[in-house]
Amino acid sequence: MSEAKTRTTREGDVRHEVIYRAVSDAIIEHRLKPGARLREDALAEVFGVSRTGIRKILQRLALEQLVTLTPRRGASVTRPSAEEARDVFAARQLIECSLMVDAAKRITSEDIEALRKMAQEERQALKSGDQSLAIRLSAAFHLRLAQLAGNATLAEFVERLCSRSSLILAVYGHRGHLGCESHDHDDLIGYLEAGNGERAKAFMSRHLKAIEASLSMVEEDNAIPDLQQIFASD
Amino acid sequence: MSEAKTRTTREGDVRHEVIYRAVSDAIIEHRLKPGARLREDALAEVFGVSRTGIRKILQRLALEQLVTLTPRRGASVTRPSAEEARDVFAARQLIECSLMVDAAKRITSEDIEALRKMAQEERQALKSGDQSLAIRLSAAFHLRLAQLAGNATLAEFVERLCSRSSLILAVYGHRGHLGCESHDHDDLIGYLEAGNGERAKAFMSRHLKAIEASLSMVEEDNAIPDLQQIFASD
DNA sequence: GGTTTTTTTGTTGTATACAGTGTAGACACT
DNA sequence: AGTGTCTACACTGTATACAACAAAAAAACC
Repeated sequence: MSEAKTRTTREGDVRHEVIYRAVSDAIIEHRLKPGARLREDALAEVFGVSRTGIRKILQRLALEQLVTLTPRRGASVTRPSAEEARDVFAARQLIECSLMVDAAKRITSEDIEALRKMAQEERQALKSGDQSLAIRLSAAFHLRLAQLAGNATLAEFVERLCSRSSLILAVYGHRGHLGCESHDHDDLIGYLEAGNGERAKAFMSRHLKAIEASLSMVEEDNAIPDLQQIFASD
Repeated sequence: MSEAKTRTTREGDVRHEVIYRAVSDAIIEHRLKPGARLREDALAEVFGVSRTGIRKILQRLALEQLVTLTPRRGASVTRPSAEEARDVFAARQLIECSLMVDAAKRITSEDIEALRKMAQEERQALKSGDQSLAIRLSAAFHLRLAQLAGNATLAEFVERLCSRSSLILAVYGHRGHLGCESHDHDDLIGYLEAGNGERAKAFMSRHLKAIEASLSMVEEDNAIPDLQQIFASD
């Protein structure tokens, strides 16, 4: 570590971003399962930084509701409740559908090309069985779509909602049945390309409803924490 | 302060919340003007805590976009651009109007009573010329309204939007012409009490449009570049 | 006199040390 | 055996010290 002191703080900034991404992706891809504890010491050692930096990242993730920060117990990956899942999808239904109208008006040919590429990558991931990657790519697709409408604030909301949706999918989704059907996104691109905003809006609505319907809202069968859930239900 | 060392960390938690509120309110009420620098040292001394706690609060405020955190320059109160203002009001138009329908279905008599009380307080503040307080109460009213719809996620979005709106109003609003007309909120309660969601929705739309229209979207006179322009007047 | 370089100061970024709290294991008692 | 209590450990919360960097001020140079 003797030469490590020459690292500038500017490098430290991007490193924080990298660590944030790493943790965030791990959660979204379900490599870190809901309920998993995230100890500051452990993370600090893994990434070779001090706890200070880790805390900052943990707090950011907590505000995005990807991790839960209980007062003196530390951080753990959030386990979204069924109610939260319902709220999130209701919010997506409202916001994303509405954005399709503006998106159809403003979309350019470059956008279409980029979207098609993303959809293809996603299909590829699905075909090769990489479910984690597919979930993340799907979220990225929806976000990109939302950004087309030109409202940065709403796009940010969609980003948050997509992250949480990924978590929800990882918890309540069936193994063999991923949220987004493989051809759905391509169809959506088609409607947007044709400038048919209303059609895209209706399709997005069905699309989101289909994802939500594919969830099995049964509480996880946690052999051990069964008791906890029963008595911690209020 | 000799026995201050007996303060538990649990007390520290609520203290942080208090400090957060204090800073947040100060920004929302325009006692801290956009562009004002927020030095960690100064805040730490004012509130009697270390910089560590201040940093946490500052980062939270930054994620809520009330303060801007430039890499090595520190924190300052965010100066919302005209574009951001447009985006925020478009988002409010979409979300808050839509929520009125659900709110009308779920509202109870206790809710109505609480809302009337809030509206009255707001009118009082307006009458007594306390513009800062009125802005904050107005935001609280809109938030309370959003919470009625029963979607915690969307309510949280509305909270964020209202905070930012307060900031926008503080920057672009005219002095004598506050955003919310005094009787608007009472009218809205009436529609909700009657269970007329569609009417409430339409009224909310007009209400928000009126607020936005009352803004003067002239770009602020940036003191520093002003000089350059003045002396480059050859 | 104006411009560039150097120094100084002020402020944030990071790490580490310490204090306080939650948790679990051991031991004693019923 | 089962339960209550005590003690040791693990972890987080907070403060402080130090290092890095940016801006402003001063000095030197043209």
